[in-house]
Amino acid sequence: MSDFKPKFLRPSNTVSYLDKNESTFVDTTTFVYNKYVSQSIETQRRRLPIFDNRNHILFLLEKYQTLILVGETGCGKSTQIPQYMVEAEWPGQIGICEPRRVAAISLANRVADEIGALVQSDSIGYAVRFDACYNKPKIKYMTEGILIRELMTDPLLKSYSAIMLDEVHERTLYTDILMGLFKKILKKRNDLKLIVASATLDAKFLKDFFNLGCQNNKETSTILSVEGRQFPVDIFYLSDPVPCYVQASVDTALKINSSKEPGDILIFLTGVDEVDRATRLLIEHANNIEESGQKKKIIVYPMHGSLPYHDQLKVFKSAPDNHRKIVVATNIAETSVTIPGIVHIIDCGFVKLRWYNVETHTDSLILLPISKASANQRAGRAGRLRSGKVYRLYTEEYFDKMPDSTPPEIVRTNLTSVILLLKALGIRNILNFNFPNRPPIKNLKSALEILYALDAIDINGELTKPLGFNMAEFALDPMFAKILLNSGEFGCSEEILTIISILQVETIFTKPSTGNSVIKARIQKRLFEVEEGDLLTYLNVYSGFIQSEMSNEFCHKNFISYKSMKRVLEIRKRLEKVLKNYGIPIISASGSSQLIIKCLVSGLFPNAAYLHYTGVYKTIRGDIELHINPDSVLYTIPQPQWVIFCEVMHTKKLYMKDITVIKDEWLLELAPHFYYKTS
DNA sequence: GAGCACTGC
Repeated sequence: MSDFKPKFLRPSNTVSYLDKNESTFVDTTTFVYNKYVSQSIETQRRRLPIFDNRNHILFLLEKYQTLILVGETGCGKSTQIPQYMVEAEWPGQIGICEPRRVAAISLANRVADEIGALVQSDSIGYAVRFDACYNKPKIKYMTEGILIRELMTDPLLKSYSAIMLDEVHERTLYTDILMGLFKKILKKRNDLKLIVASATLDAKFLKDFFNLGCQNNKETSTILSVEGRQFPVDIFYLSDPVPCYVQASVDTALKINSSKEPGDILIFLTGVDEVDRATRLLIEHANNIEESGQKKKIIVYPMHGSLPYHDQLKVFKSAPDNHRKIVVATNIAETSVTIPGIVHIIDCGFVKLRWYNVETHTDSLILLPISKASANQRAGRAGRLRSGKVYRLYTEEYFDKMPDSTPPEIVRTNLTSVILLLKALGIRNILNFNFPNRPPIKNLKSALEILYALDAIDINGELTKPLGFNMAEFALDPMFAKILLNSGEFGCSEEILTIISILQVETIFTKPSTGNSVIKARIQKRLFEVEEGDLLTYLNVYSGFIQSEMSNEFCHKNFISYKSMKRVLEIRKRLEKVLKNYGIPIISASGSSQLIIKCLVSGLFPNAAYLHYTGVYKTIRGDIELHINPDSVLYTIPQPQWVIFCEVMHTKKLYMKDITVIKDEWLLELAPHFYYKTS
């Protein structure tokens, strides 16, 4: 490892590791082998680092309204604090908000085990979309979105005596919205306690944010740090920058492999392309190793979000005897997926982030250096079973220049849904809302303009009745909500329900990446394709699926994801229920694609483009140059003159996704307030 | 000829 110089992330822990008990540490996505299975649960709970702080935490919760809890993953905060509060006979419910579904569910199951109760009982339960508890459990784990939805009917959260916001350092969109809302709620409910759990050292910022500075000059928030159960991780930096981090990551992995160090390797790269390249290079070497009969064999797995579920599961298996596992992953492995047994981390130092560009109304996927917090989070993926090592493919000087934290999602996203939500929650003046980090004014303004064009708010910025209120109910992009609400009048609500539901899942097609099946998948897809575009093609897939009586076989034969289709059915059922509640008739267009498309235009009209004589598409608002995504059914047929699209993503070019062919006069007919004809 | 990662009654 001559290119690297070692540096310690933190001084070695002074605690003896012999007593460490991995089992008590709840992993959100994987299970962990419990080698202390014979120990009583009570003993296991007492071993957690947080146990020493039990009484202090309860004391601080009496004294302060908000407790900022800094603790690394695995210190037990998410599972233990709610139990401490129940043991101390706190009244009402204790709610814990997680950014991910799996986390909410697995934490609830873990606590149910510990207290010897059934999950979804009166003492412990969880609520995530499409899988909710119907009682009011004493301890309730939920996703952030669920609590926000609960706020719509119970603005002061009267049934709760305490809420814990977990993983706040991730600063998801909903975390920031909840933080802003809580600042208001805490003022009105002096008896409600808030625990803000974060893994990074942004505690001072959080404490100041939640200090309401009430009477008697007494602060209302305080900080407590809890030691984690992490083993030390040695950090190595490059002494000189490398020209290509993909190649460097492969070289480093092979160097680790030829060294004496045991343990699996996790490589962080930025995208599918890089992951595939590195995987290919490593597999070539793996074959060489096999042929030369060397001892140090490796087994390589790619890991990213668009990999079929079945392939994703492979990375959790432990390597065969005499093999070392190397996982090449995107950022999915930073928070969403925990791979057991990792000892070595290779960190390229970059990430792809979605960033909304308000000038062009498009999302960009941009390559950025990661933050220090992110680099440490990646490093922390090693050192969970024994001490680990992280190889950073950048210099120490470079690390020092990295930003402390990644910009929160709320400052880099399209805000139309957020503002509709806040308005529905009674926040009249969005500019005065207590965002922990204020999104750019331009983004707020642009979102208000779109909501006004959709008739969700009036000229004074007030939510319209009933349209605006009804739109907020859906938890959909406001454009889609509008389309759904119009679909009764257009006489095509059956079809619109299907289309919108399909647009809520990432993709309904499975995409084989290698072999004959790549061609086969394309041929099968052709069977569903229509010249009207992607959305009506989806409609055909859905009809086929229903006609097959929702058979797994139909999906398999046609390269359609059964898992996605099942979810589409769930979402569709939910949306249909909301529509029926509003008295909107559920009727079919009986084959008239024109009705369906006009209904789509009635909400998607801001996303219209025309074919310029130069052969590229241009938006009408803003004259932005757009291209058809190669995934679209319109990619291979003659280019239509006018289209609407659901999304634009800037990667190599600006690509429109989910495109539908329209007639230009429909824009004038259905959105006369938005478009007018020159000449 | 192309795809960071989550989520919602």
